[in-house]
Amino acid sequence: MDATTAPRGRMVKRQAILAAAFGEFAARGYAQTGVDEVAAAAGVAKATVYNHFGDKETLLREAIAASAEAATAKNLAAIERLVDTGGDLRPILEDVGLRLIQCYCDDDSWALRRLLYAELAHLPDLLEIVQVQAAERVQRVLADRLARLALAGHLRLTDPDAAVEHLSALLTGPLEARARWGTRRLPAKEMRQIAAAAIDVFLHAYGT
Amino acid sequence: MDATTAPRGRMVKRQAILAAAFGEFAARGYAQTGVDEVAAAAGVAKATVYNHFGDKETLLREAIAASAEAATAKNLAAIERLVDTGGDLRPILEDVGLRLIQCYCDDDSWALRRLLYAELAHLPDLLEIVQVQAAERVQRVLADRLARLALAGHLRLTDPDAAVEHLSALLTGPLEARARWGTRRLPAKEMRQIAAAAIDVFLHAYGT
DNA sequence: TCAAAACTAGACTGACAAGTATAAAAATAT
DNA sequence: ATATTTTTATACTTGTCAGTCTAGTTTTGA
Repeated sequence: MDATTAPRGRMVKRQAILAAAFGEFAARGYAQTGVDEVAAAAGVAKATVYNHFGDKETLLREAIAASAEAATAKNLAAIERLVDTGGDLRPILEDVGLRLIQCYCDDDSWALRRLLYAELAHLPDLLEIVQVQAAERVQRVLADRLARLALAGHLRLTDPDAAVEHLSALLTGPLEARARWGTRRLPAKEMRQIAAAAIDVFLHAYGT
Repeated sequence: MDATTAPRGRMVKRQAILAAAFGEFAARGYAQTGVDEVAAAAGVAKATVYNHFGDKETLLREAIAASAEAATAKNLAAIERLVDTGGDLRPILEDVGLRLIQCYCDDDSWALRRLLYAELAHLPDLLEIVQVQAAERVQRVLADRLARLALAGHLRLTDPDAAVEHLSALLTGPLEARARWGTRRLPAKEMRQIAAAAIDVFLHAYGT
C-alpha cells in the first residue's frame, strides 16, 4: 500500500483525505472534529477514511507528518538561497530571513504548530516526527551554510549551532506576539522590517 | 460572589477547583478531561464545580486567566531586579535573563502555552486575556527598564520595544527546541549558558 | 440555636461521535 | 469479459461525557 505499489487513483484520495483532515483539525481542533466532517471535506465516504487510516488517531499522525514534510521542504528551499556571492552578506541574509519568516507565517505553518502543541501532551511521539524529521534537519542545513560563510571569512563565529539558534530566535521570536499566534496576518512591510532588524542584531554579534 | 464578599471557605474551594482544572487540562487536554475528573482532583463534588463556574468552558477560561496572572507576576518579579547598580551591566542582565528563562521553563508556564495554543482556534478570546493582560504588560515593563538604562548611558538603543523583542527572542527562542516543547527538563547549567549567550549577542547589538 | 446557603453522592438524560456492518455500485486489473 | 478491489450510502452499536436532578448532610452567619 505504499506510494509506489498502490494504484494511482487510490493515492489521489489518500492525499485528499490527508489535506482535508489537516485543514479541519487545524480549524476546529482534533477533538472537536468528527471523522464524518473530514470525509465530507475530502469528498469521500467515511468508510474510505477508515479503509485508508484505520482510526482517527492514525489519521492525525499522518496528516501532521505530511504537513511537517511540506513545511520542511519550504524552509530548505529558503535556506538554499544563502550562498556566498562575493558581495555584501547583509542583503542576502535579509532576503533569506524574510523568506524564513514567510514560511513561519504561512497559515499551514501556524496550524501545524497549534496542532502539535495541542496534542503533544497526549501523543508525545508526535515530537519525534516533527522535531527530528523537520526542525533539526532545517537547523542542521542552516548551520552548515553559516559554517561555510564563516570559513570564507564573512562571519565571525565558533559554534554554528549557537549562531543558528540565535538567528532563528531573532527572526521568529517577534512573530508570535505580532501575528497574535497565527490569528493575525502580517503585512509584507512588517515582515521586511522584522527581518532587517533581526539581521542587524545578528551581524552585530556575528559579522566581521 | 467576588473575592471580597464571598464567604472565605467558598474561595478556598474555588481556588482548589481552578488549580485542579488547570492541572488536569494541561496533563490530558481540555477535550480529553471530564468535569468529573477535575472535581475528583479538587476533592470536590461535580455539582460544586457547576455551582461555581456554570459550565466547562467557563472553567477553562478562568483557569487559564488565573494561571496567566500567576505567570505574569513571576515575570514581573524577575524584571524587578533589572536596576542600575553603577557597576557592570552584563552580570545583571545575565541574572535577569536566567530568571526569565526559569519562568518560561516552569511546568505551569509550558502547560499554559500548550493550552493556549490548543484552544486558540476554537476560543479566540483567550488571546485577549493572555496577550493583553500578561504578555504585553511584561513587555512594557521590561521596555521601561531598558529605556532607563539607555538614558543613563548603559545601553545604546533608540527603540526600547524593538530591544525587548530581541532580548526576549534571544532568551526564549532556544528553549522551545532544547526543552522539547516542555517535555524535557533543562538542567540549571544549560539555562545559564543560554542566558549568557543571549546576553552576549544582545550586548553586541545594544551595549555601549 | 436555627435558618439559609453550600456541599455531597449518586443516579439519570440526552447528545454526540468513533467505529462497524451491509449490500450495492464503481473502478481496476488481468 | 470478468474477477477483484475499492468506494459509497446508510443504518446501527456502543461508549463517553456535559449537564441536571434529588435528597440528604455540612457549614456558615446572625
